[in-house]
Amino acid sequence: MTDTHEDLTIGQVATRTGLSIDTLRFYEREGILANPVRRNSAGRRVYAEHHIAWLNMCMILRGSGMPIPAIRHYTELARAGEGTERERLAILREHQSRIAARIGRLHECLDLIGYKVGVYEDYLAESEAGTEIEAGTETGIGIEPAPPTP
Amino acid sequence: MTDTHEDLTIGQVATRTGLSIDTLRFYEREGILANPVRRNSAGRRVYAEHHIAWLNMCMILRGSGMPIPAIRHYTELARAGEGTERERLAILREHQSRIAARIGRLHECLDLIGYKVGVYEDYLAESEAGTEIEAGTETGIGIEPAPPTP
DNA sequence: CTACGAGCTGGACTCGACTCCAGGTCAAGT
DNA sequence: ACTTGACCTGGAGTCGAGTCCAGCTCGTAG
Repeated sequence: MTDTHEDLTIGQVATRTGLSIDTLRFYEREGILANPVRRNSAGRRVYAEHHIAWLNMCMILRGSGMPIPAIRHYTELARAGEGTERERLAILREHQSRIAARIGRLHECLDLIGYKVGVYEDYLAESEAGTEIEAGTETGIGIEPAPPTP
Repeated sequence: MTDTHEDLTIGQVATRTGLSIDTLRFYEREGILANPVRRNSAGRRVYAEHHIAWLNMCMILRGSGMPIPAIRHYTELARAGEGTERERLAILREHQSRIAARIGRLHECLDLIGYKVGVYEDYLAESEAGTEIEAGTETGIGIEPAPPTP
């Protein structure tokens, strides 16, 4: 069997994943670890490499905005094993498209803000060049974002 | 003056911005409206077009992850008027790069998930083609995400 | 032996961003 | 005169995702 015989303490897992110890316990309670965390004789958690791998996956999902209940669902399917692959794939695909949509929206925001930045730059360049902007002139700076066309 | 003489009720602003009435009041309390909302004789809020414009900007900032305190700060600068343009520009530029970073991270996630999707697709394609995958074979599906290289 | 550091548990707390509610006001319609 | 519907206020509640804490247990090092 694949026995990369190296048990990990929760502290080690924390430093290796970047998650806090509290978060690791929290995730376990939330049931988003595919297979259970063993305990040693003293009742302490004993992790293995595959936990790290799984946690990395979870971090990717979380980091891309998947809520914990959804991750739990995915995890449950993974735990159930054979026969759930289709549904797992569907979940990932859906999440993929949500991320894509998110990225799209962020790009829109970026464009708008980029426009606004341009307005400010122009304004500052001009006022710097001595061209005093007379009061009352609509610079588009005060209030409106005045988007390009959307 | 630019007097698009059309007063708006909070309800109209809500439908036009897509924000809820509660959220509009909340935003006002939070001080993220550049200029004050007038009240009519009955104490009701009277908005104008520029409020809509400003709210659109706020929605862009919120939607791209700027927290309310930061928006408040930006708003305060805008309210202060002349002389704060440089700082406002700086804020927008910083936010721009945070969005860019965010997009970058999302792309990474997308890649990893795309990889995982590929793994599942291959697996399903094979098992569909009758190639029964024998138990114990490491498909990379159960637990690991097994990223391409990173 | 005892002090220390790392873990354990259950439960409370925080934070951000809303969202909801009770109880009240007002203007217009029937 | 009354009912509606839209709005008002102050304050409480919710939700998601952690984060923190008190009080306890180990195993080891001095």
